[in-house]
Amino acid sequence: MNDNESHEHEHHDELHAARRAKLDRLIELRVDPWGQRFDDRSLIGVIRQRAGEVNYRLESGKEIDLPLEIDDEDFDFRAWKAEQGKGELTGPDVRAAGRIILHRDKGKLHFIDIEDWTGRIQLFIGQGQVGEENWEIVKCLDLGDLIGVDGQLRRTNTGELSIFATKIHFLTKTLEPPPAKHIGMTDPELRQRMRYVDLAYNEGSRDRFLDRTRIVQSIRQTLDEHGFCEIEGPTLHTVAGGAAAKPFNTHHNALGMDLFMRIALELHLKRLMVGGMERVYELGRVYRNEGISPRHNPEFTMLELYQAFGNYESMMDITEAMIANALLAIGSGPVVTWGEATIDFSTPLARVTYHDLFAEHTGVDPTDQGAVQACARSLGLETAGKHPDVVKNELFEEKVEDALTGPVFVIDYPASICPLTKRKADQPEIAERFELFVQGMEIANAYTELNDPDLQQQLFETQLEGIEEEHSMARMDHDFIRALRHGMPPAGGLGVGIDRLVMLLTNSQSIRDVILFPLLRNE
RNA sequence: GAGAGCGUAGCUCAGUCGGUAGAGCAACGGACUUUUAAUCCGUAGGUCCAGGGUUCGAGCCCCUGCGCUCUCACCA
Repeated sequence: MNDNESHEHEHHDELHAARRAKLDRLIELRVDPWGQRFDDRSLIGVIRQRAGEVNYRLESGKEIDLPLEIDDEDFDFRAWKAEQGKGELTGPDVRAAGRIILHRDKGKLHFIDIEDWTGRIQLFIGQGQVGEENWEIVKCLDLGDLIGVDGQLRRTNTGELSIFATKIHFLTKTLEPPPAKHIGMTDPELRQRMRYVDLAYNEGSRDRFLDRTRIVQSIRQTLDEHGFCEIEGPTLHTVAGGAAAKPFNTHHNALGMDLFMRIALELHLKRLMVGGMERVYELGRVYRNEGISPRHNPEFTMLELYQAFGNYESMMDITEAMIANALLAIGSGPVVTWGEATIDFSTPLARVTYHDLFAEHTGVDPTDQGAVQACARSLGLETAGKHPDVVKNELFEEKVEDALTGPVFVIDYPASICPLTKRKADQPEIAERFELFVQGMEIANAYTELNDPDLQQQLFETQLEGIEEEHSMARMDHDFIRALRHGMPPAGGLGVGIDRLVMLLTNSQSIRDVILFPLLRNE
């Protein structure tokens, strides 16, 4: 269907026709259906906080505070007023604006619930109270329209806090009908494709994304407090390094140069440490040309930070601080629910070695190469032509990672699978690396950074047997090696999957619930 | 990539054995000045995902395709 046909179709649809008719009627009434600047409105959340200013004024002139139980479900406000004697409610004049979410038409009296991004409030709109000119506008209102209102904040006979309207300001006509009230739009594809509808009408959607913003702001604040500076590195790379993933390819025409969208932030941040930026981070998008799943989106948000003169233990401390502050930022305690699970982020988080977890979950001593190979083969894993540590790690992923409900820092990885990590001084076969696992998901990955240029070059040149080049993290970057030769301080470095962290903190089971516009097939 | 499920009104969903296409909400008309997913009376609204097949007859059965969801695989 082309645009003209679909446009035509909308006009023939009676739902749309009814809205168009009201649009025309507004124009007839000389009301701008698309609204104008609307100054001095208060946020509904702020207006609701003024509920305490609503009083009951007796005929004697005496003003009585409303009872504290007034918002209780079963409180009988009519009876309470009768007990006090004759009087009337008074409250402050307020101005609000929002989208019409519910509309109860009682003839010469309409109850309209409007919502802005801080909350929802009921409007009491009586024909006699607003006057004929406004009443003509009220007759043109549809669910989804944006309106402003002036009125007095009071309560109805049932105790509901309401704005008793004196004037309606039409702000924007909605030509599309909203999804079913209280059910909303449930089809996950439509929610992502039409995120504006999801945000506008689905309960909790906007709050979840606002929580994401609060978490990200909190992380920046935590890092600023620890003396880090935020930078913006290149997203177009000539070498897609710093991680093991297939990149997106692109091309610069004027330079005649093939480029990759970045798959990690690591190597440029380390170059900055060579340049004396001692505590540096980037929080930004990376791109991986791989599968899509509830835990994977082709573009996602990564935080990487590097701290000169630190190590991977410093990174554990800062990870704990970031999570604790992020929880505070969204008004949550350290214990959160995630689906069926409960996650306790109380610090310090558990720290267990790769070695111990391997032994615990496989029943095999990870230093016994023969036993590891036998165990792998018994699970049907291919072992021929693979480096022993590759086999060991495949076994680890198979048997251990999914079982890690966490939160747990898995520490001290086999060095051979960590080409960017410093080895333990007294145990060269162990790399000073941790990964933070929660609910079987890798949330963070950190190293004591390798800063020996000769060893780094050697590790880039050595492809581990059993790992194909495109799956290897060891991807030669000559300029990076040159940078290391100029001296990078010993340092700790940390990467955090922001989307997955937000999933855990907002009780979201899919990464698509925390990414505003996840990648979708063409419509 | 494999398997399972789903696709019906603007939205959320029923649809029995293969026999006239259904409900709630939304919309439209009417009643109601303190409602709370308001209520009540009435009206209208359909390319049953697409194409093919079986059949006297297909929303339903069969085949193909498209799309979505879930699980698995992939993604250290």
